[in-house]
Amino acid sequence: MGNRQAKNALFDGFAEVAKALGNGRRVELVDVLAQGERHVEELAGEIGQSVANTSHHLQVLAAAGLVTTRRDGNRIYYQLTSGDVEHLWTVLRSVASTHLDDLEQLAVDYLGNRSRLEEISRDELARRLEDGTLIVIDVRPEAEYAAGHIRGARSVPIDQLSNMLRGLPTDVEVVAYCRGPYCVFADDAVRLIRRRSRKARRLQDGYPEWRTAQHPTEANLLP
Amino acid sequence: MGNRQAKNALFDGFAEVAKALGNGRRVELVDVLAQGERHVEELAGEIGQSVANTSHHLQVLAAAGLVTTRRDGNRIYYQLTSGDVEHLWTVLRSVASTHLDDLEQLAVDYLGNRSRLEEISRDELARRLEDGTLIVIDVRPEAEYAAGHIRGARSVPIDQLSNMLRGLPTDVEVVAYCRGPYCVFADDAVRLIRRRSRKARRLQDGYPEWRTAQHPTEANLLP
DNA sequence: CTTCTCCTCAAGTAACTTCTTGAATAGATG
DNA sequence: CATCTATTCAAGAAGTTACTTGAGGAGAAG
Repeated sequence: MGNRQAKNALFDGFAEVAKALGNGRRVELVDVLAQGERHVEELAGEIGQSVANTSHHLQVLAAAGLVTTRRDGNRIYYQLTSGDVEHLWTVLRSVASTHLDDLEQLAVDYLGNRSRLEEISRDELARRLEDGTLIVIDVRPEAEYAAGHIRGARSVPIDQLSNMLRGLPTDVEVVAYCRGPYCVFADDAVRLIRRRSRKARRLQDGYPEWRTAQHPTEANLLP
Repeated sequence: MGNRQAKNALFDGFAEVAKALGNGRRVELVDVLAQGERHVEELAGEIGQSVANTSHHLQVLAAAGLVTTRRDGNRIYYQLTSGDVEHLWTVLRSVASTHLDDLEQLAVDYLGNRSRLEEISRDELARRLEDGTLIVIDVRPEAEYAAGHIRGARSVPIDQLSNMLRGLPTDVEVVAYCRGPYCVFADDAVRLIRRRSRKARRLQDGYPEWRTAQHPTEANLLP
């Protein structure tokens, strides 16, 4: 057996990256950053932590090479270093959901019962986008919509949904989407819309998966 | 923002899996287990740790759903829960090597200078296997060979290589492989063989990648 | 230059991790 | 049944991590 010390150091190096994802708040940060770049204060709000603590977590992610920064005026914007990082997160998510016994229960506790939420696949939505026979709403925070969204979608952050529904004909079908399979905004939106006796479905997964699947997107078009 | 506590718990769940890979010794265990099942004592030897400590690390991996066990007589064999886990490890490895600045140096410290080690691609090796114009040697520990190896390869653990070379014609080309891109056995083998003025190359990556690429394998055929 | 804003750093505490040692246990073997 | 063996558990020392609070610093704006 070769040089044990050097071997340990190398594998500790790989573990360094895993360790960076080894904290729920940092995983949340990666999930949010997969939607597009954000500045620290916003990120702190998203993960429900102090700015100082959020900054610290971002430093840990940066030290592992998972995020980079860009300054624009007074603000510092964080972004994922590359699509690889997003890919690592989706693989981690999928392994956890397949192999970690407790995860299903945790998901139910957070998301509630999804059995009555109908989904629409990316391919079907892509087809129906052409017809114009449905309305697509992006229920993520506005900053994420601004950073990139499904082409033709309208930004309707979840707290504005009720208002928005008032101006909508009752016979039109709505598709809601948000960050990914474990994002609760779209579920809440679909439940609310269905309670108002309209037809609503949730897009399978979320925006990053739509983008990765090379379906049409656009950015910075506020409604 | 929905239920912060439930959301935290869910993302802590994902982080649980990352945390399980957040230790160099556990990553080594996964790398070894990607070769095939092994029992605790062997695993302890591979990662250079006490049996008790190795057992503890295996419990951590098991709690995250990454490994399962099987009893055979007096021994307990650990294995990766599924190919997904191996996939997660390869993605982690690739992200680390691309994005973690220090990793290159750590790899050089462990593996040495690879610039003079010629590689052979999986596809080329698969083609040349048919001709019989080269010899393929598996320089991993014998237990890993027994658990599965490239079809037609011969088990030559690295400490037996010198002996084995004596009985070999000098004009035959040798291809050596081991566990993966960061495994040092095949490098050492190629260097040693070249010092003896024979032609030798290292297979790109290692056995798990060969198997994943659906090239021919076999098991339990000791030479 | 001064002030303001956004972000990072430092210090401190409580809770976890890793690894060691020695004892305990479950199951196989005789 | 008793014994043996491979593995796990338990307790403790040394180090690390997460989060809080308050101070510090870099750049923008006035």
